[in-house]
Amino acid sequence: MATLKDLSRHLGISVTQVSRALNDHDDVSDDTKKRVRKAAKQLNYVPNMSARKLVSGRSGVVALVQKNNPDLIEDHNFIETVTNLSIEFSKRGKQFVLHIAPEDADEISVYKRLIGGGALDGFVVHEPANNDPRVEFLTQSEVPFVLHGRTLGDVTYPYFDIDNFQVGYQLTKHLLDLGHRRIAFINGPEGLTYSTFRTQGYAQALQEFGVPFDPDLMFYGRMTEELGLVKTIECNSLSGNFPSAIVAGHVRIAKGIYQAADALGINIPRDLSVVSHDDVVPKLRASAFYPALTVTRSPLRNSWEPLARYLSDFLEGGAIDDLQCVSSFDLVQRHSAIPRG
Amino acid sequence: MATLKDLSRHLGISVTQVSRALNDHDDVSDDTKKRVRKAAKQLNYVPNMSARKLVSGRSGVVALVQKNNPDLIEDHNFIETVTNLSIEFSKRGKQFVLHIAPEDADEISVYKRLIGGGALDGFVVHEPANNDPRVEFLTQSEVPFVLHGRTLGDVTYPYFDIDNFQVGYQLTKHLLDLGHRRIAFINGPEGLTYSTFRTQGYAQALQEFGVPFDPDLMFYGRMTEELGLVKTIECNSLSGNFPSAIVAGHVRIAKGIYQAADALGINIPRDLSVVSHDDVVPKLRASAFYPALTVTRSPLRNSWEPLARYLSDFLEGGAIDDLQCVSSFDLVQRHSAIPRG
DNA sequence: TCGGCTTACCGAAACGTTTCGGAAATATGG
DNA sequence: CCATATTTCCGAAACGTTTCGGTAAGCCGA
Repeated sequence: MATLKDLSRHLGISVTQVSRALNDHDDVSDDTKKRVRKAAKQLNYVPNMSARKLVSGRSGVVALVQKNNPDLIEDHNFIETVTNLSIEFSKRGKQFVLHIAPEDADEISVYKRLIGGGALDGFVVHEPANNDPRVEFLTQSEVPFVLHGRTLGDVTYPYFDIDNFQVGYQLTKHLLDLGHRRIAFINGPEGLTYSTFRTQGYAQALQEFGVPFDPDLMFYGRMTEELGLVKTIECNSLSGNFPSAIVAGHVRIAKGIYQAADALGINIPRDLSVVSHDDVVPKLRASAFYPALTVTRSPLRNSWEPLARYLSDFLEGGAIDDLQCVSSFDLVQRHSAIPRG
Repeated sequence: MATLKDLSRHLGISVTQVSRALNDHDDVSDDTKKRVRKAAKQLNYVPNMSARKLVSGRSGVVALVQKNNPDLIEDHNFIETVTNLSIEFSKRGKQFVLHIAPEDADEISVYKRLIGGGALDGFVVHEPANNDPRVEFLTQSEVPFVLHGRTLGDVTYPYFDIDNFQVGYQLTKHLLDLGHRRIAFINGPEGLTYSTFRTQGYAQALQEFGVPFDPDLMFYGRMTEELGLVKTIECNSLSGNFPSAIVAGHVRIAKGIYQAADALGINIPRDLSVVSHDDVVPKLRASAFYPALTVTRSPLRNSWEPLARYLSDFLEGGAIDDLQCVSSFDLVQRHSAIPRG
């Protein structure tokens, strides 16, 4: 493994100049730069990351910490996130570490250990809660991170998010415009920011139409088919007052709703309109539902590149203002929601 | 961020002694060790990995390189491997990097780049081919790695594997003992070592019973339901000479066979006996098949700990002989294979 | 001719750790 | 009480890189 010293000896110039030449500093002549670069290639020189890190404070490795849970393996969203972040960071010459913490671990102390070693430059944090302790900790520790999503309150960090208030608002408003008044919402897990924002959008739309918010029609839970299935059935046993429309927080939930409707002999869209948010995950195409599902469409895949870029830029000293984005989405009308008959 | 120097100052002893105390060397008094450790905890000292690596040549990070492919996200075996290796390495104080290479990348050059930077101590390699170029490259580059599986020929590296020859042999022999003579084998991908070994076991069992090897009954492919389904149906169109039994390389393949049998009006086990190898993956329990599936049972999960341990030990200079294991398995007889009627 | 500016270079220090060789202090044996 | 082990400690060097401050040479205009 060739070092700077080897190059220096080989070329007959100082280590300093070799270093500066390779890093393209401006007080080394073009001629020297060329010679150095050629020799570097020739001697197969690769900079030693540890040495660089020791003096610069940067290691070039970023991490995502995830608590383990029994369903993690089947969580396609998570797997896609990891796979694609890995690719994006690779493109930027960074290492992406996936750190799975044991199920019973204290996440904060995991972060503490990781940053203590000085081996990590920053983190990607995802699925934030309204007041997320991780965000709080990393912020006050001044550890760089990028958030997939947002927290409530002041946002003083790089993030990439979609407008979840608008997701809730527009899906609900679409149903209201179609004449529906009794609208259930099967949301994501309670306490997560995106769920909260969506609920707020839902409530706002209802309010604009003078429809009272009915807690009996509001459901939270992990975004699975089961959730859609059981909550729809629960709706049905609601003293004969079945909603005429349901908003689903995820296509998978919508799928459960379809199953329940099938089982209960309820026809979509005749007896029940369904709309959903759509992350556009593989093997679960909203357009392939029968009837095809009306959705707010915002591909998860659009987030990988910005997340990697924001964190990378932030580590290079980029200004936070340039590293925040609330992405928009499309409302795609298909055949699962029709005017109330 | 406290350093050794801070501790040294705080305790009034030399940096050397602090270092040696923390690393439990034997020329520092027990009393001093205790004091140092206490102070380290108190000042929240965490060793700087880069500095350590710079002098020791070790970074404490290991990686698994995986080429991306469209099905990767749904490959539960892969996801489980990654998740659990991450946990196991964390337990050993190591970082586990998942490096997803673009689909069209040259894997060897990815390895080259990664080891060049000196940021990686070693690799976990999985799903080896008979003569795997990665294994060849890493071996001759003297880069430490552990293999999940084996290659053909001389094996001069740490590995954890199961006895795939015996898997093929025992499944086939079980069927032969039951009187079956026309036995198909729907194996894994051709060219992978485990597929090759299983084929050899299958062939050996047939030979011992004087049954000729029929290439028309041997199938290779990715271990999916689809494979089991289409190959079974292909069998059926085999000039009216349907096999009386099938060996499946994976429970998922067996599932496809069951589907095909269902579609073709073939009764398992009356008209067709089925046996399979079982990795014991979640949500795909062989005992929950109807009829319950007879399998060679060897939980994938038994491999995580040894893999992580072998690589860690190898990095510490452990002898290769102690870091190789061919694990055994159980033949679990259920109701999917019966004497030939 | 002189001061000042630019260009191209260099030595030395620093980052935090491990380790080598040696040294002081204490114990052991006669 | 001296010689010799043993225990416990320490200074200094090393790992490979970046960067700070300085310097020598060449050029310019005044």
